[in-house]
Amino acid sequence: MRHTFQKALIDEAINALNHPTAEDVYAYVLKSHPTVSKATVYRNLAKLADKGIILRIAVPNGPDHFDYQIHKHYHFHCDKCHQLFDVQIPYNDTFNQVNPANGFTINDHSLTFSGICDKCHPSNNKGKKK
Amino acid sequence: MRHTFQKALIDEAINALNHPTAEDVYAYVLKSHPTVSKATVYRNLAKLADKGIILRIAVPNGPDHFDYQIHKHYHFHCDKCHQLFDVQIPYNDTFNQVNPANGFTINDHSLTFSGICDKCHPSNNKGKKK
DNA sequence: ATCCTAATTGATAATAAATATCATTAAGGA
DNA sequence: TCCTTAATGATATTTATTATCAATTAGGAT
Repeated sequence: MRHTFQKALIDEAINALNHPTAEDVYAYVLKSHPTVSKATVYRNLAKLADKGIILRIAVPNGPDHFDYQIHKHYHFHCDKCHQLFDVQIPYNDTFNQVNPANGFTINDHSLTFSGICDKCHPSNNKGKKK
Repeated sequence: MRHTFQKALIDEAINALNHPTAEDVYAYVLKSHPTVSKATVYRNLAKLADKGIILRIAVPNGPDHFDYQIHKHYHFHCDKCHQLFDVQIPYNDTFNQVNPANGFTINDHSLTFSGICDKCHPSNNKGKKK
């Protein structure tokens, strides 16, 4: 994998942003380097995810999100604003020893909680100032 | 929610098929009733999922899948053929008591294993006869 | 330092998945 | 049977992602 400044930028974006989507990364990259192509962003994210360097997180009703994989961890998905948050419970390695059926091999598992985040609670009006 | 024969058909499809995508359901419905619109399929699946009658399952690199929710359970996603399978381990209600952060409310969680299914294992040549 | 070549990129077309629009139809209570 | 409104079919549109391809460039070989 060759080193390009586009890749470095995409790396930077994933670190700077919180569980960004491909479009989030693209928007971030554009701010400093408006000539970088959207295709390059998608391509690099896909390649990094294939290599396991970053994690691709699918959510219902929305585009995939990406996250750095320093250590394996779980997520919370807000059903209202569709943001992702880290959840601080330990990664359960024993799940990967589960035998779903004969001949199946588990490589990993993902545990994602869903509900409403603090900002989206009706009782809360953060970010809802008129 | 009014009862229509289109809804009944979509119900039937979800029961007859194994974790179908919207397109799978559409294809099934078309066989017996070619006049049913794709929009109707998407609309009904979305409504059923919103009501919690069926489950919408997001997978990386693929369209959402749907599944009946007689009881809550977990899934295995084959990274190769992108099929979903049920996993027979008990649903862990205590996960829903996890506190991700102040002001967050968990409604549910999804646990999805990933790896390679029996049919897709290189050592296996089911369905790969030339 | 220069050359070479294959990986990478930018621009854009194409595809896939899902939603929106809107006139028409039909469920089901009055 | 009438009436209201949810639901539908057809289709356009939007969103998300991948494919194409000529031009560029990273980085090892010379």
